[in-house]
Order: sequence, then structure tokens, then C-alpha cells
Amino acid sequence: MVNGSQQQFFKSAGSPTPVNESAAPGRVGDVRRRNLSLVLDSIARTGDAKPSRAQLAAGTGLTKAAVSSLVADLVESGLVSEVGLYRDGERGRPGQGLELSSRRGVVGMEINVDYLAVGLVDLGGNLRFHSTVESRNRGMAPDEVMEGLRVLVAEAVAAAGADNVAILGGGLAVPGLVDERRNIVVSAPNLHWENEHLDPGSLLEGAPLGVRLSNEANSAALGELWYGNGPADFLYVSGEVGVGGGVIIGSDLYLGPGGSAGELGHIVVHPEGPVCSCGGAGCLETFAGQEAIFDAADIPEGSLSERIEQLLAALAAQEPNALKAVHDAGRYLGVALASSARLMDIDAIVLGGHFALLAEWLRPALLASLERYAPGLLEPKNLTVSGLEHSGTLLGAAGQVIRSVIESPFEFLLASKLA
Amino acid sequence: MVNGSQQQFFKSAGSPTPVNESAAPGRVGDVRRRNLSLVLDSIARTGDAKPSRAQLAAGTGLTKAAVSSLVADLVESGLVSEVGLYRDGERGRPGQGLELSSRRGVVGMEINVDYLAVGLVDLGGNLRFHSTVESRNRGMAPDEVMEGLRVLVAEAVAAAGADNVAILGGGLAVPGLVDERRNIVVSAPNLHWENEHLDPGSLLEGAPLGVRLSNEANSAALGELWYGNGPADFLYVSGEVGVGGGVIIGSDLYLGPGGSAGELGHIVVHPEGPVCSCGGAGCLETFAGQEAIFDAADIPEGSLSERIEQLLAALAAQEPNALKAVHDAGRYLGVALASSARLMDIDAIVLGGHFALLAEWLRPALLASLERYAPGLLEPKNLTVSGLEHSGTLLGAAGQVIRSVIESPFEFLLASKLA
DNA sequence: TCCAATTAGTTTTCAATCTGAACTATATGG
DNA sequence: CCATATAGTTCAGATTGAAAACTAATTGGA
Repeated sequence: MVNGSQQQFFKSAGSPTPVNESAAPGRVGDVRRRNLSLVLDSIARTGDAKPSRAQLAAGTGLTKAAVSSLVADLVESGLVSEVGLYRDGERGRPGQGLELSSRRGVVGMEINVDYLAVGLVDLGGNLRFHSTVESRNRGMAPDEVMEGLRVLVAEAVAAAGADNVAILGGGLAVPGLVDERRNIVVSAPNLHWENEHLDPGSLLEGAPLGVRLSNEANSAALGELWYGNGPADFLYVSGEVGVGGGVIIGSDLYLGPGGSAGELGHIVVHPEGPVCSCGGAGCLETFAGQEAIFDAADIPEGSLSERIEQLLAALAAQEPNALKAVHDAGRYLGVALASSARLMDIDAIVLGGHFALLAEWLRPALLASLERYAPGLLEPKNLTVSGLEHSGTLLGAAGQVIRSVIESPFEFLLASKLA
Repeated sequence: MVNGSQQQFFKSAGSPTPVNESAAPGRVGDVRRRNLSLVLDSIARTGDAKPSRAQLAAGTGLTKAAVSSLVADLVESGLVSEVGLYRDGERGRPGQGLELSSRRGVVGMEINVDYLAVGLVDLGGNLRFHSTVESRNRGMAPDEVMEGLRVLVAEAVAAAGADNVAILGGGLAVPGLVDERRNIVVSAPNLHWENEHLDPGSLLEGAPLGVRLSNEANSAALGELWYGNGPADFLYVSGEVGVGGGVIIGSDLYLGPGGSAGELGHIVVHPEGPVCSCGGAGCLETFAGQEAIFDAADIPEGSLSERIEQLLAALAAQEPNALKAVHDAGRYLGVALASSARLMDIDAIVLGGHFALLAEWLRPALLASLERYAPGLLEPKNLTVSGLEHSGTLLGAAGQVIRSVIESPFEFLLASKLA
């Protein structure tokens, strides 16, 4: 696209500052990119209803002619399938039902502190295969962990083959800050990883869309948005060893300019609070992280699942230290959420991780705290608990790849035409 | 756009859930909308360099033919003017310099607690006229305040007439939460306004783009972004009677789903802090608002400008209470900013209002606090003071209307063709 | 049984828009 | 005064969706 006039422009010595670089110009073809995405998104949203071309035309505002042409491309690429005639008992020619192909899938993968998990998600969002193994990954070398994951991935690939599902790509979620573009785990304190370069693509050789690295809390938030019961705007609170968060605004993940937004764990909730592992002080994590809660509740060292069991038992037995530990965690979580929700103008919260498990005991203290520090901001019904349990992160990790296809089908069509 | 097939669609009783409503479809004409904006934006960004069509073609990636056609429309509408031949001493035909017309302007207006201000800003961002009057607006009825503003607006209109500048619209900033669409000041505690309906359009009868209501801190942040020294991502902190904020992300104002994001004043900085006027507790405003600082510094009641004078004098005289008051304000401001910057992943801060006036004394405490609560997050050079003084809010308020034209010139062209 | 009515989807014509190449316009410098 | 260089315009060609006419497939009633 560097043409003659541009070269001439830079040669011109006495010229003033060059025109600022700006966004790409609109081309006639962009219209088709947008409409392909629009139609594909409409099919995705309509989901089980399996819309016909005519219904899509009505829903999108495009003409039937345009929709037919767009759908033809999408069907040819394999992203959309016709699922037989659709009749509703009325007069007239029945429509051809359309759906996102269940013969195309994405592998969701998760590395966490105490386990590895893999799932196969088809374009329609169905979890067709799911496998989890316990694995003490804290302090393990990334290569070793990746080898363990490879075994699980092989199962998913086999399941896909047996089901005749073509794998388009994968999403890999890790509990830490990632540089998605360069496949680097910048910092995952709970794994003791720092600036580790991964090669997620090697987990799924040959998948046209590759494997996308993402943060665990962000993926869980997106899973909640797409496949759970998250509204268009909410804060997802991930209680793992650390306290993480995902910010969903306008049905979109808010990542911030540098990609590390949503760090709920390091909101300052008490200016005279203890020093935090991040070097700061008074962070939420020092009051509501797993270690802080177990310590305050006098739960002895052990594996995570054991300690959670013990804590729940202690709570059920009304042991004062356990009750106080969870109450305090809820109170400080309320401080952080009151500040965050006000700053970002968000009025819904979804709890995940250990906060979901402790919700019964945590919720009253958290609601009271929210009411004290930000009265009227949040209706109690907008404080919910994740409904996806352990598959939320997987679904979100895979979903990001699926959404990227839905948002840019044109690029996918091009690639599949070349191949 | 409701055609036959849509009606049929809704009649069809047995049909499944209708296709979800989605974004508008792309039309061929959208390409021109986008490119008109692209070219106009390029001219705006290039600013004083007054680019030629050929330079715009190189800068935008469009062909010369397309740029010529687009520029013709923009010139015809009056948004862009040709400013004579541009020669740079090189060979070849000289280009026609282009600039945003200085014969089109927008009136920026500000209602604040202690003053009213009006300015005339041309499309190129030049403040061509500026007038401020002291006015004790706290507790005054909106109608009365609007009458006072009307006098100032008449001056600006007269100045525009004398200068042969056509007024396209206006922007009115107020120190409170606004509902821009319905022209309601939802809450401006420092004016004692609550759900007051204003009629900003009546301030500039006949202006084709009307008058746009906005929040003072948000406008000041945008003023800093467009006409001051704000980077693409920063938090603007507005120290007025209350503590307000504006969040700029990706060179865009972040308003949040409900339009009230950036409420820095009500971040909780101490869970055992005093009750705040908002009903919460421990809010930043209770430590760093003007009242809190004046109280702690033992500055007696009086007019704002007098009290500020006295405080600055006390600081210059090293009076311990004054020093401590400002130090504490800086410390708690640091707590709030550490949390906010981490949550939203932002690494630059611009101080305005009384924080700008006190910067010399505030800055050390603020930097120390940021380093304590979020070590390494923010380089000291990224903590700056607003350079626009009292015109930032005006420029931002007017700038929002100017930006709306730059972002959607097609609509403006349509309107000006009809008239 | 067969045709009118109804709905789905395709084909055709048209207008909008950008690209690319050829062309015209206007300057500099030897 | 003309070669060269640069700015800007004109025009054919390609892509795309709108609009309308058309074909396809179904139901229900005569």
C-alpha cells in the first residue's frame, strides 16, 4: 500500500509535520466484513431457535438478498450449517434453519495451582467433552506443566475426532498476568512463574486459529457473560489463592491500556493494613485471600481441597474464628467493591472461586459492608454467585476464540479459502 | 425500514423466539461516513500544519481521488477551509492547505459554585473569547443561574458576530452528575441541586447542534486531553468543593454504563473513616475535599478565593496545621489513586482544581503515598498538573461538540444541505 | 384434486463508493 | 523554455447492498 505519492511526501524536505497516522480508511469491502459478522452474531445470539434467512433479514435490517449472499459464504466456510427445514404450522414455504456448526470446536484449557483442566466447546457453546486432573503446579516448571496438559489435550482431540468435530483453535487460561500477543506469563505469583514464555500453539499443532493465552479471572468473567448468568456490566471476583477480578462493561471485557485491569486483589482497603506480597500495603488480598482466611480461621496447612473442607466444617459448626475470618473477608471485599463499583459505575457483582463456595457465610457481611460504604449502589439481587462452577474458566477461554471468529468471520473465510 | 417480511415475521405465531436485535447493518454509504470522519480528523490532528489533499491521501491510506471527493464535501459544508497555496520550496505544483474552519465556533459554558464562565472556541480549538464572572451559585435556583449565564453568552455571541464566526452549538459543564440525554442535573450537591431540569438549548437559540450538558470534571479531563498535556490514558482529578474525577482511556472519556464513572471522591480510603455526605464512610472527599482541608488547616469561613489565599499563605509560612492538612490530603489521595490506577490499569494522573494550586505542597506526600500503596506503578513524571488553568473545563465542554462533528460529519453535512 | 394465499429464498437492476490509471494543472530549476 | 516534479481531477472498473420482480415450497379451502 506504499504508493508513489507517499514516497514523494516523505522526500519533500520543507514540508511541515506529516499528517498524523490514523485509523484505516473505509473500503467498500468493509461493509461485507461487518455484515458477515452481524449475521453470524445474530445466528449465535438466537442460539437454539435456529433462525432462517428471512428471520435474520428481519432481525438485522438487511434485505433477504443480502442475507442470502452472506449466509452462502458462511455455510461454504463451514462456520454455519443448515439444519433442515423449519416449519411452524403456518402457511408458506418453510425456512431453512441455520446454526453455528457443531462440527467446529475450540479447546478450552486451564492451568491452575492445584489442577489442570481441558474441555471441548463447539461453536454453539456446548461443552462436548471435559476432563480435569489434580496437579500440584505451584513451583513446577512451565515445561513440566505443559507436558501434563498435553496428555489432557490429547483426550480432547480424540474426543473431537470421534465426534467428527474439526478443532479451529484453543484458549489457555492461567492464574496470572499474561502478555497475550507474545505468549508470556508476565507474573503468576501462585505458580511462582515470572516472565515465563509459553508455547501454547504447540498444544494444538495445525489448528488454524492457534491457541490464545489469557488470564484466568478474565476468562471466568467472560464465561459467566457468555454461558452463565452475567449481565452486560458486572465485576467478576475470582477468589483463588490470590484475589483476582474481571471487569465486564457493555458485554465486553475491559482490559485497560496495558491489559492488566481488574486487579481487585490490590485495591487498598485499609491504609494501615499489613504489607502485601505485591509490595503495597493494606491490599484486599491481605484480608480476603485464601491464606489470610485460613490463617484467621486457624485452619492448619494442607492441600487446598482439605483446607476448604475444614473451613466449611468449622463454619457449619459455628466456630468463632472461622466465622470472624469469613466475616472480615466479606467486609473488606465490600470496601473494595464499593470503591470499584463507584469508580467504574457498575452495579452488579458475580462471585467465583472460594468466594462462591463461602457465599452462604460471606454474603451477609459483604452486603452489609456495601451498604455501609456505598449505600444504595447495589441491589442485593445483583450480587450473585457464579453458576458455572469449574467450567466457567474453560468456557471463557474457548469462548474468546469463538468470539474472535464471530467478530471477524471475513478473515476466517479468507484463510479457509486459501486452505 | 419496516418492510413486508418483518411484519410477516411477527405474525408467524408458531415461530421460535425472534432473532435478537443487533447493531445496524453496514450499508455502502457507511464507508463514506467513516472516511469523511477520517479525513476531517486527520485535518484536525495535523492542526497548524494545514495539510494538502495529497498529504491527507498519504496519511490516511485513501487515494487522492477519494480524498479530493471527500474534501469537496467538507469544504462545501463550511467545516473545512482552503487557506491558500502551500509551497515548501521544492519543485512541483504546490498544495492547497486545508484547516478546520475558523469561521465556525462552539460556545463553551461553565456553571460552578463560585463563578460562571463562557468562551468561544473555533473548530481549530482556539479560544477566541473568554469571560468569567464571580457568582455565588450555591443554593441559587437553576433559573436564576441560567439568567446570569445568558448575559455572558450574549457577550460571546456578540464577539462571534464581530469576528464573523458562525456558532454551531454549545457545551455547558456543571459540577454534578448529569443525564445528558434528558438535560437533567441529577445531583450537584455543592450547588444544592437535585434532579433539576435545565434547558441549555435556550442559551443558544438557533444553533444547529444545540447545547450539550456535561459534567465539569469530565469536561476538564477532555479539555486536558485535547488541548492540554494529557496522554492517551490518564485519571484527571478535579479538586473543587467536592473531589471529582475524569477517566480517559484510549483518548476517550470512560463514562461507564450509567454515565457516572470517575467518582474518585467516594473511593473508600479508610474503613473507619468519618461518614460522608454521600451516606458512605471513609470516602476520599472527607479527607481531601476543600472543607476537609480548610478545617484541618484552621482556615476560617469566607469566600473560596480568600480561603485559598490564606491557605497558600499559611503553607508558605510553614504553619504546621496547614502543612499537615495538605500532607494528609495528599496521602489519602494517593490511596485512592493507587487503587484506581491498579483497577483500571492506568499509569498517568493529571491534577486540577485546588489540587493543582496546592501541587507544590501536595505532590511529595502524594508520590510517597503512591509508592507505599502501589510501588512502581506510576513514574513521578506521569503525575502532572493541569496546564489549562481555568479554561480547561470550557475547552472540554466546547470540545465535546466539536469532536461530535469530527466523528460524524456526514450527519452535519446532511443537516447543512437541508438548511 | 387443484388453485389461491402465503412465506422463503434467488435473480436482476441500480446506485453508492472506493481504487487505479490516465490525465490536467502548476510549480522549480537549469 | 522545457524537463521534472508534485497536486489534483476525471473516468472506467469492481464490490456491495437496496429494491423489486421473480421462483420455490407449503397450507387450506373450493
